[in-house]
Amino acid sequence: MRLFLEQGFETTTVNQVAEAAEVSAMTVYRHFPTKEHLVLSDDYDPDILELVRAREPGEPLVTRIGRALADGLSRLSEPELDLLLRRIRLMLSAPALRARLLENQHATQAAVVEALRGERTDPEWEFRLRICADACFTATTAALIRWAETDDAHRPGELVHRAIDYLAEETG
Amino acid sequence: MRLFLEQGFETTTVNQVAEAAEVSAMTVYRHFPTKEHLVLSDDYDPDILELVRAREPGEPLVTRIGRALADGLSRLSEPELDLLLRRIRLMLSAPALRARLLENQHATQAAVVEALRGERTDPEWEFRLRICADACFTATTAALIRWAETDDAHRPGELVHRAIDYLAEETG
DNA sequence: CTAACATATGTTAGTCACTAACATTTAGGA
DNA sequence: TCCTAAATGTTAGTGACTAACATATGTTAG
Repeated sequence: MRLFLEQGFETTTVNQVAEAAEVSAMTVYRHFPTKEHLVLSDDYDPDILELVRAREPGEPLVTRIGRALADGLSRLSEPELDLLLRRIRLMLSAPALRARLLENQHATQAAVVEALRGERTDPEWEFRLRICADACFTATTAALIRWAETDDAHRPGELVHRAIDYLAEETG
Repeated sequence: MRLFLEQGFETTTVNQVAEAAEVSAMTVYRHFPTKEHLVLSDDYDPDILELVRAREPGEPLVTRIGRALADGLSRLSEPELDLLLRRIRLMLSAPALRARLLENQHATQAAVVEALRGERTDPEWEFRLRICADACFTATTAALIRWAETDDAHRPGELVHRAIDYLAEETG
């Protein structure tokens, strides 16, 4: 992270990272499958799943997933937010990272869909879940990007909250 | 496309593509910035923009963008759908392609946001536009993926239509 | 018809992410 | 202390992509 922030993601080679960590390049690849994973690996998934499960099953899906994501962000501590902010800024700076970010999102989303599938296994319900999870996750991403781009004192959780509201307002 | 479909995307080298096209590898790179662009470049953007602009300005944003996308798909001819289907199947087969697909989407989305910005330039309106465009585009992608995965006789336009409906139903 | 110029293409050599195969070290238990 | 398994290192390679320079090809002016 230090090297990437100092000299940029693309201009930093894996060898440099390896040297800085005092290991060989090969060792880096054994711990992180790609260079992008050095930035992107996190472990928010379990918390997100718990928050989604904890909400009322009767709620509309978008509300349920969206509010869970917003609450999860609101619960992060100041240093956690700092790290998140730096990671997001980095992601925005490199196309390769932006691309992988969305792949990551997809994995978390799959877990959420899995958690909400319940007994219903028909493809139509699966489809509906995917649509709603997609909308919530992209709304969250958009909110985080706005948070990272502006120097406002916005709290990310509140931005996500608002994003979900907009979705409700702009739906016929 | 032929080579990629025959032997897979990752196992086909750019050199092979160049040979098949009877040019040098360098020439390939001058026409397509990356290997992924060989599959991903399309020119649907102008049509999408026109369809979005053509709809009632009074409509909720999700309806407006979502229906425009659904209509655009409904309007494609049989051979165009065939090509689209093959491209989507290919994208689903290679992680690198999946990632870039989302980058592509982002570009089209930016154009839609641009088109709908109008006179309002405040960041809050921009934010709202992004949220809605995101939701519609990911819903479309989910619909296309479902279309490509199942061998049902579903029409993609109709699937997108239904996806947008789900979004409306699951919103509080 | 040709000279001049721009544009498209080819060639070569290089960087860097990533992989495979094998060698070496390190750590922990019998 | 020996043995085994896991972690790390080394080397050599592949393949996407870039930079620099050379060549061809087409286009317009004289």
